[in-house]
Amino acid sequence: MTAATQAGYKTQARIIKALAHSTRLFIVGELSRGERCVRELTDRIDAKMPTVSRHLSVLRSAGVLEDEKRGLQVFYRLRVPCVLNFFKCIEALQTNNGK
Amino acid sequence: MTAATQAGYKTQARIIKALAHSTRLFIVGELSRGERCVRELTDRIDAKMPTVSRHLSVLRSAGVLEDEKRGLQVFYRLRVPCVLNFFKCIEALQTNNGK
DNA sequence: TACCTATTTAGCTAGGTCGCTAAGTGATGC
DNA sequence: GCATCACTTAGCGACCTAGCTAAATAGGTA
Repeated sequence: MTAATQAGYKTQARIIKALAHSTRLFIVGELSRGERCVRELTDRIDAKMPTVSRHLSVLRSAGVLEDEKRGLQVFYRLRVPCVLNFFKCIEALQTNNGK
Repeated sequence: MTAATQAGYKTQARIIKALAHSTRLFIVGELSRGERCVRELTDRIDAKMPTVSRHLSVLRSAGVLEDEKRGLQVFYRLRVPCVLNFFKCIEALQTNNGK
């Protein structure tokens, strides 16, 4: 494995890692139905707002989400809808798993 | 979020987490070209065999790989080729990222 | 100005992950 | 049996992550 190849895999891994958390998957699912502000997401998630805010910043810095401040609120939305296709394969894995 | 929904996301997260490492992405890429034994993979990766073996067991227990022992060697192969589609979207993310 | 609301950042602890070396397992050969 | 080869498991230290509370920031209102 060359250094350049390895660097490429590290960048990919960072993006995938951003998706590798149940709360962040929930957020992505929620935003697939339209933009939401932090408060709206927090209301639907069993965690405090600072925790949700941090999850959002992980997804944003990975390039999965983008944010827009309007007045007091910050709205988040999916930047790359294709991440959703992604889940179909994961579901296939789930159902095919013996255990 | 209901308890059942949350459990579903946790299962998904566990599978995605298995892919969220540069070495494991490399392994998946390598196995997309055919089965390999642990030694062959170790030769192509900058890590010791026990480390590679552990990465393989993470992918196997997530259902991404399956293994088969033949003589002294253990061969691994992709169990769900669709994980590869997955990477196209990740690449789109990479190239679209400002930084 | 002061105050309130929405969100982020800082600082902490608990728990998880990654790599290593050393030891264990299991099949093959002498 | 004993040695060897391919691999896995155990145990350790260094590092990272996820949640919390408390404090900081920034916009809106009076």
